[in-house]
Amino acid sequence: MTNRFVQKMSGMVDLTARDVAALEVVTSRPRRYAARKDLIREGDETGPMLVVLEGWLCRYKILPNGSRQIMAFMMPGDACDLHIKLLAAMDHSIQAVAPSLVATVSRTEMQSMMDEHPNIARAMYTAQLVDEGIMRAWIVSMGRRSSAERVAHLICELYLRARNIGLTHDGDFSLPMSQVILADALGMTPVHINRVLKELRLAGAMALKRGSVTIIDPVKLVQIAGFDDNYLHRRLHQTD
Amino acid sequence: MTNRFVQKMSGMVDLTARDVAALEVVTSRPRRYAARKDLIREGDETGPMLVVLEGWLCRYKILPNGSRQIMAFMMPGDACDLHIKLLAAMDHSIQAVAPSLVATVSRTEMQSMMDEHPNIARAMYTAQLVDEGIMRAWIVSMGRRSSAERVAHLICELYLRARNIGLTHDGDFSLPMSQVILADALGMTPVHINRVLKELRLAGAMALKRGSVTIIDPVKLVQIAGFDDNYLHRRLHQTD
DNA sequence: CGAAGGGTTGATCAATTTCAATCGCGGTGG
DNA sequence: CCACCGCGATTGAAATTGATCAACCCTTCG
Repeated sequence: MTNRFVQKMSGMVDLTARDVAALEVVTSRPRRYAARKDLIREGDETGPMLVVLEGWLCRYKILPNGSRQIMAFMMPGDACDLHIKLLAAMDHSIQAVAPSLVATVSRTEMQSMMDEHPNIARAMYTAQLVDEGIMRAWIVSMGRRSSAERVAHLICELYLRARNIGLTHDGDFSLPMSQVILADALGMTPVHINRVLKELRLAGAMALKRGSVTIIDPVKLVQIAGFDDNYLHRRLHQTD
Repeated sequence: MTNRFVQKMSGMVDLTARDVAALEVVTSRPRRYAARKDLIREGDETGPMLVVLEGWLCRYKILPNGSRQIMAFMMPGDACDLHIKLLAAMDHSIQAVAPSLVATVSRTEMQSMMDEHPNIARAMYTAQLVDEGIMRAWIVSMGRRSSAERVAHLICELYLRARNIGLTHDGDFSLPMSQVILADALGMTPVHINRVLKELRLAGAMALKRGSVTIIDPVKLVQIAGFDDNYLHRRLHQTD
């Protein structure tokens, strides 16, 4: 079984065999979580860094009025909260969207790995910058895109991220995401998501079935979304 | 003149006199920028780290249809793009909202300062985590808050951030922000912002005049916003 | 079999945008 | 000095988007 963390990191920088071995050691004791299981809740003390090996997680927050907003999806290979121990308490929760396999890496483990493996440190910082770019793109989507554009844009993002780690097959990829989750991520109601999905399906752009997404016409989808992949930074700076 | 960068950093960790001196050296050659001046544009090569000493900056992006979305405000003491050099090109622009004084710190300067001053490194990482928390809060606002809540929430955030660095006087603080800027930040139209501001003014919560904000009734404003300041992480983890 | 979670649809309601017009102020050229 | 210009603020009316309310269906699962 491929280690997606290694795969993602090595897509960003050149890793030596020793680097790869270190990454493998540090993710060698993962734990399984069922879908809908919270890994950490708002208000909890900050803990170790999480590395997703299989499945999907999300960051989310529940508002006083009961509505939920998802702020990020984490897919295999993604790590979260590199320096999180510097803060006292979590300001949001993290939940498994699908059944997931997640390794935890303590701060000291992480620190010593990054001290000994500058390539890994560089890759981690790069990954964090890309994640920030993704957050900014979400802000742009929520602020200035229509509902259909938002849905299309998110699917484009998730598709490219999935493709980077080899989770896609032609236009298809497995995305165990309900319409409710999509609504919580995009700040819309499930009812409206449903109508938008219908519209995108009828337009021949994409279709979401239980557990998987099919991109019918990539060009059309990208065009609807106004998607420009430069914020995912597939091209990075060469070594200093 | 107080160095706001030093002030902000020392609010996060205990700094020695040597740490403070290093921060002062590194920000000793700032440059002035007029309001509306772009410091860096989308597509540009990534450059040095920026440190705001006076004024206000924003990160923004223009969409193909011409609309603009602001993704963050930077105020005195804020630094941006710690590891930015790892990426090839900027995925957004940075502009001065008001006349500003900004220092640039090259990556090597930054690196050696952080190597020699672990306190500073810790403070930088903490600041970055807080900035990420702010971005997540924006996503929540845009997704799940009504327009009045959004405006109130942003003002609460900016007020607290301004207060942290001593820029407030009672309920007042200087905020050279037009209604158009507010609209671009909150994903609304200027017309609607205008109506919401009127509503908040009539409700006796806050008032925005050319160049400054008055918080008339803090309790009411916080309550309208559903504001909870824990995401700004005023309380941090004690040293390891 | 019954309940729960997801998905789908129609009708109506509310929030926000769009369009259009007006006002005031500060700066500038004549 | 003053008319004029441009930007920002303000307001009303109409149009549009998306939310809400209310059913109903289907599949899965205990």
